[in-house]
Parts: sequence; structure tokens; C-alpha cells
Amino acid sequence: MAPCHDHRDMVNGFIAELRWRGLLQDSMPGVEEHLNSGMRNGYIGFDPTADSLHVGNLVQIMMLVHFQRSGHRPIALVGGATGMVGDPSGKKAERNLLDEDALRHNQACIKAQLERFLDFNDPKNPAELVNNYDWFKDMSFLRFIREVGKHITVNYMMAKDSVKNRLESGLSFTEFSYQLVQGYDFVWLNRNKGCSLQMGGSDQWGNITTGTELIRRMHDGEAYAVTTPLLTKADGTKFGKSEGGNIWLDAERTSPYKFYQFWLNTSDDDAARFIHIFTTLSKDEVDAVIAEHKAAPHQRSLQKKLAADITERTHGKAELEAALQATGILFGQGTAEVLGALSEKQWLDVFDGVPQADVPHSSLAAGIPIADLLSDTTAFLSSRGEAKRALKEGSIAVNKAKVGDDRVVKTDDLLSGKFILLQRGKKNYFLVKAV
RNA sequence: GGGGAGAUACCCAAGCGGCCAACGGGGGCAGACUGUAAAUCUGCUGGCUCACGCCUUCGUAGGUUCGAAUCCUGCUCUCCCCA
Repeated sequence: MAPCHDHRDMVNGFIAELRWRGLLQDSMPGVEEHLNSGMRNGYIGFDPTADSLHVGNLVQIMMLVHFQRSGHRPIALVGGATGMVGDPSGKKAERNLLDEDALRHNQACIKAQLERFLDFNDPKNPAELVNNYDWFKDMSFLRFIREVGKHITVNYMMAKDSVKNRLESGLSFTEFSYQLVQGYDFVWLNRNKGCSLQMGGSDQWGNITTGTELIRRMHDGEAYAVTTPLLTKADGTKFGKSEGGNIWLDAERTSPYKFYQFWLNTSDDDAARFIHIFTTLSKDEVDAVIAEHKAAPHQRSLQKKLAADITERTHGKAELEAALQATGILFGQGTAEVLGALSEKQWLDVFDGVPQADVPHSSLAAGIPIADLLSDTTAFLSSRGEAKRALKEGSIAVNKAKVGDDRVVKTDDLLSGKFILLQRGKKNYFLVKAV
């Protein structure tokens, strides 16, 4: 056998890879042979509905990552045009349309994020980013319905679940047309980029098959579809949300610390599935981590591995280190002494993603009753009533020590001369800075 | 165009003249147990004081009444049925 310097010299079973990772929901007959017989181009579309992707998009991003690692060329499509139409799939109501400026801004931000996951400079199979606005901006309505619409019957379009489910509540012609617009993306990519595969979540199956159908009818091309299962959590709640809402890939929206914590907090069942999906570890490595975790579940090595891997991939090594340091300090044996040993810079680094407030030295010198500090002074808790409730629950800690409602916070409580750490329960922190 | 039903706190959903800050469920938060997991149990979940009490709140604007989320009127919106 010829020596192989780079795994990308060879195409290796992408579909098999998806299978063991639990990422394969549906696929069209013949895909596996098609992909295994040479380097192929495949794409996934991303909706520019916000200026950042979130962890829910991560499944699709990882699909492209695995695709590239298998030796194929991934194409990420940002839906500048489709974003203007609105996909009815899985939506109960008509969507609001974004204006063009917002879409442009969102596309640029999403592109920057995708560049962190995919290799756009690989000499053999570089990733590519396209925007369907580029081929739709000069497409006239008449041309579209003559060239594209002509090939698909309304009967065919109505049979799609995304349309059927909305027939009762109603959907606009615009949303109805969505599958054709997306289908034409595939046609265009097939023609101009040699793209023969579209991937996506299982809710995209209908849209994708409209695309393969169009390709077949318009120029007798070869095209395939593969979808991933919809990601769920073991407890049935929606994946990707946390107390504060969505978990974003943008560090400004979700701090790397919170991002790391999100993954660290996944349940055992979920973590075992997620490590298959969101890391590039080999099957042996995955099995080993899961086995290690089973042997000593309290170590939570599985969650740690998962969180570290994704955080580093998303935010980089330095941010991961900072998140680890913050985690160690906040959840470790961390006592007031540990905290007091930090430099001012360390304080600010560790608490980067934690809400903060400035409090004048003078009021601390006078002493602030804890209830006042929690609500009026810092707005850590939304009202005095909530502060008092929390105190009654025994959930408030100052500098990692539980306090009662009679506690008065003074200058003596300042650590490193400047900081006080407030805490509600185990996971909610607030940093007071004396100024 | 005609007829009917409805709008209650984050969501669902009771209440139909005073005992309603408003049953119950979900969600959320916290405590216990743990492993910053899951499951379970307990408490809290409008604001101010927290002890009574007070203030704002039941689509919206008025009205009746000692007193209304509950009755009357106008308005807005939603849903269903018939044409």
C-alpha cells in the first residue's frame, strides 16, 4: 500500500463516519458509493437570522468539519437570499423578514465564525463559502418562474410536510416558494461548483429533495441528500438553551466561560452522545473517554473532555485556558484565601464573563446591609423582595461564605483590596468592584 | 356579510360581586441528596415593608356598586361555524 502522508490524500467513508457518530438520519440511495468513489463537493446552508451562530448550528458545522476531514470539499452557504424569504419548515407562523442591511451584517459575522471551524486554505480540499444572494440578486421573477418553477408541480410542493403542516394556519406565497428558492441553490451549486450533495437537519429533507428533483429535471445531474437527526436532550428540553437564552458562538454574546460551563453541565446521557457529534475524536478515543467516565462518573471526565474540546475549537486555546481557570476558582476548593491571592488582572480575567458593578469606597466604609447591596446597590437581584427571599433560602454567599440577612458588607470584605464576590446558589456569580 | 366563543401573571389554565396578588400545572430560582449530572424531596416565584399593612395587576377605555378579574357599555384583537 502506498504511504499516506495526509489522511486527506484519501477519501474515507464519510457516511460510515456519520453512522457511528449517530449523525445519520436519512440519506438517498447511492450516496455512500458516490462519496467513496472520489472527492465530492457538498454543502449546507445557514440562515443569517442573527449576527452569530449558536450551538444549535454546531451540528451542521460539525457535519462540514467531518466532511472535510473525510477528504471532501465542504461548501458553507450563507442564505442571503433565502433569509429574505423565510423557511416555513418547523415554523408555526409566518416569519418576519429581515431587511437587507441586517442580512448583510449577519452574513459577514457568520462567515467569520465558520472560518474558525473549516480550513479554507487546504491545498487539496479547501472549504468554500458562498452566498446565494450572489446568484439571486439578478434573477428576475419572470425568469425564475419560467426556468425553475416550470419543472416542479404545485402538487409536488404541497406534499411536503413543511407546507402541509401550515395549510391550516396559512402560509404566504413567499414562504410557499421557499423550497424552490432553496432548491435552485442546489441547482446552481451543482452546475457551477460541481456540488453533488446537500446536507442538513432532518427538517430540511423536504427542501433538499426539491433540490435534487430540480437538478434531475433541469439538467439531468447527479445529486444526493443526507440529513442529521434533530438534536434533543435526554430530559426532552430543547438543546442549546440555558437560563440566559441561546448559547451563542460569539464571545460577546456568550462568554467563553459560560460557553464552557454550558457543555460542562450536560447530563451523562447527553454528554456521551454529544462527544460523538461535536468532537473529531476517533471512535477508539470516544469509547475510551466514555469508559473512563463510567468507571468514575463523579470525576465527570466526559463532560470535561467535551467542554474543553468544543470551547477550544470555538474560542481558541487562550480562551479555553481562561475558562478553565475561572472554573477552577469558582467551583474548586476556592475559599476567600484563594480569591485573595489573585492579582487585579487575574480577577478581571477570571470574572470576564460574570456581571459586575462598581461600588464607591465610601459606601463600603459606611457598611452596606447585604439586602441593599444585592438589590439597590448592584441590581444583582431584581428587587429587595427577591434579595430577602434569597437570604431566607440561605442561597447567598459573600466571598464564598454563606451569609444571613443581618450581614453588613464593609471595607474589610474587600479581597485583593478591591473586590467582593457575591454568589446566589452555586452557579450565579456577581463581582463588586470598589472604586 | 351572518352567527358563536374568547382575551387572566413567563406559558397553559381555573375563578364569574367581597374569604383574590388571584386554585392547579408547566417553566424558572433556591435548599437537601450528589458528581457544577440525572432522578427525587422541600421551599420560593408582582412591588414596598416583611409583622400586620399598603401599592400596582386579570385585553383597553369608561360605568354600575359600600366593594369587580367577576355585572353593564364602547373600543381593539384572536378563534370557530355558516354564506
